[in-house]
Amino acid sequence: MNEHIPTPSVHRLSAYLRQLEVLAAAHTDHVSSSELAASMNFGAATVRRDLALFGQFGRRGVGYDVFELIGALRAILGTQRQWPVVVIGAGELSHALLRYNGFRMRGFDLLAAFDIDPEKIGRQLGNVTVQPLEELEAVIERTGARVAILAVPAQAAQALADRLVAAGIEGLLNFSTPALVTPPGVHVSHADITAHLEELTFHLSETRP
Amino acid sequence: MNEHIPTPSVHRLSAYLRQLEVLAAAHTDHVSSSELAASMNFGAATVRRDLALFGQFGRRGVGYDVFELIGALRAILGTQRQWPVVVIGAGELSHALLRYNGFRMRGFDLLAAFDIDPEKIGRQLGNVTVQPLEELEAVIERTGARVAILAVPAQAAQALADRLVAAGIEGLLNFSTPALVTPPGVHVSHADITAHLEELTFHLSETRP
DNA sequence: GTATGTGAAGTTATTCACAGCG
DNA sequence: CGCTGTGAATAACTTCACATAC
Repeated sequence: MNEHIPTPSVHRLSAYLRQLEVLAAAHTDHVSSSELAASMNFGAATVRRDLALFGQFGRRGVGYDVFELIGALRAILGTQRQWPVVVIGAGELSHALLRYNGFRMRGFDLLAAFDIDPEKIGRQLGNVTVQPLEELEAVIERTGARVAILAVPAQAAQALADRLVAAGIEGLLNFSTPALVTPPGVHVSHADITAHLEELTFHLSETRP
Repeated sequence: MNEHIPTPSVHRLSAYLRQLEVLAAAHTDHVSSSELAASMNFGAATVRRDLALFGQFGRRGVGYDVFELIGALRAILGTQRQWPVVVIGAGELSHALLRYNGFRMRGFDLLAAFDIDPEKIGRQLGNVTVQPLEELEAVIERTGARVAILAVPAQAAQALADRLVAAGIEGLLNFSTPALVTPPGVHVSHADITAHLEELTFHLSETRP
């Protein structure tokens, strides 16, 4: 199977899963590639090709079973199990992430938050209490967390990334600076909300400056 | 100039800008394409090619002037001016966005927030007071906002998107369901934090399930 | 009839490699 | 001499179009 999966395909798999969750909530039990594609910005062939990278999930003449496909996508993305995740930095964004319930039901358990600021340590964010950074390694060890969310100021990011990697973290969701160097085998996904806004204004400026 | 710009290039421009902001804060005045590329995950040729799409910003044998390039990128992305932005939904995420100071200095003025929940109306989030949805059209009209952030539950998203478009919004940063239909000419950028985590676990599952 | 899965074709984006310039 | 800017080559991704299965 997995010869090599294009990154855009992986991102679309998440979009399919999100949309299937909505369909499931609305008790829709079947969906065709064109229905799934229509509401998003890609073609039906792209949907079929993406899924075909991992196997055969549809029935010809019918389409895809919503629940079956949700299960298949979770298996592909690895989220049928629950992943322990640590959050570094206890700012506003971390606050929002820790209070969001959607992660748990999608396979992510944000079970600890850390900060260097004594002012923030001890605060309750959602279900977790902010801990001092000193505890980081012990918590990662104890929980077996392989994924971390890095939401700290740019100047602190690289040192903390190094520390996380040293502690065994292999996947890093990075809300800090885009320049983050990690050893091979460590995966980094860079999230930048400003970049999304800039994408919009880029296009808006093209048409009317 | 702008024949057609690849979407991946637009996203990278934002990444360059973020990194240049860091360099500027550290009083670095020059940077070469390879230095800029090294810290991120793309090659030097990609950096040069992306910039060359818009003009000639570097000096051969020297590299790019950090401040000049920041200015050029802002001009390209349209963020030398300030953009009024309205936020729809006053949940935790909106809370975090409205309290984040980085937007203002990057050209985005989150100047109003709306919710349908009477419980939330009147609350102070950062600099803005949550307003009832009824005010939406008037505020968009008054402020001239062309960009909106949609952070509401999936089932409410499409109706609100329609309403925003009717009120004159042309750029939509969408934190809700990926299935959002908008008329041509309206740009949608879909942000999904769960998708970033899934990207990580996808790769982690490949190597060690 | 209808919708999948997939070779083949087409399109788009990245990388190479070097001429050109400071 | 170093680094940009860019044609040319390569690689990656998407779309077409249809045989195949239900």
